Amino acid sequence: MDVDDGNCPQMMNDDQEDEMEMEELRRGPWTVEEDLILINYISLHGEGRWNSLAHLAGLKRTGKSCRLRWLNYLRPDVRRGNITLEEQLLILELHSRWGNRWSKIAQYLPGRTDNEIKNYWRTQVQKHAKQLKCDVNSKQFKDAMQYLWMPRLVERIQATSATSGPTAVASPGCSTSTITTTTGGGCDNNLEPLGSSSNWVPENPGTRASCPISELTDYYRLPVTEAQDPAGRFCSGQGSSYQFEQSLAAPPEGYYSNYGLDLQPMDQSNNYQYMDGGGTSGNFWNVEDIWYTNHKI
DNA sequence: AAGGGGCACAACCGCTGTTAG
DNA sequence: CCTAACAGCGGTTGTGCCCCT
Repeated sequence: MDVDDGNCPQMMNDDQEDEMEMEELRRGPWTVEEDLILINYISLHGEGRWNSLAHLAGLKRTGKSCRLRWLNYLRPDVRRGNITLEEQLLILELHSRWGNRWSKIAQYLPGRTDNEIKNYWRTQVQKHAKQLKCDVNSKQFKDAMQYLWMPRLVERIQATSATSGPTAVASPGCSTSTITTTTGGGCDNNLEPLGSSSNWVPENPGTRASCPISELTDYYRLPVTEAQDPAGRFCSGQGSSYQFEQSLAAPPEGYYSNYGLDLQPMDQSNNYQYMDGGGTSGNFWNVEDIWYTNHKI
């Protein structure tokens, strides 16, 4: 139930009219004044009981609207700005496990909201799926994401960290990992965002989990020791029945690679176009990739 | 300079699970 | 145990901005 029905008076006096007016709910963009009211109220009384909060604060908004505004925008720990390469990689990885479980994914991206991640997915990922002329949920696209997109992100992250030092989102205390990975979106995950034994989880409950991005990047850049596919792109075992599962700390020999791609990620003169560093739009796939994806996967 | 298209993001909607009375 | 209210989630839409033609 989103909106209070309010009264339906047959005859109204002035007080009742005022009351009716009070019950009129505002919609649409929040004003600065409304933001301030909400911030001040929450700073004094805390979160919770959103419907009564909205009423007591004098906001002509639904509780849901207040909650959403607070969680997605006004909350002090909300990070704003471009999705970093590391965050992109983590989103892809986690989405391959959990699908559209945005809130769950958001728990691993400190300061990012489910709404933001959802928007990123819709604009960026679905755009690439469209470029490849396949559905985001298709195995074709998932494979392309896993074997083309994610490795390239890793390449870029590695290149970036090599030139500019540690990245903003670190992975403290992640010497080993319990993460397992399965292709094609299937997932037996050992990850729990808060309060589990996973190394992804911060020491102090109540804070958001830091993400083991450095481990992910290590994972995706392991040397190839054996057969890639004829095109030199995928590791052995690639195919409809191909599955792998291993620890991040001890990946299987020959798993990955730069996937055999002749990557020159930082060379601005080459023909590859990557997601740009700021996480904004860009033509990620090159013609060869699209051809390959459509014919081989 | 103007218009159109695409993109990013904020906000709403509807459904479901949870909780309190 | 039942029911209504609430909280949370995922899907969808609306809107403003930017870029290209």
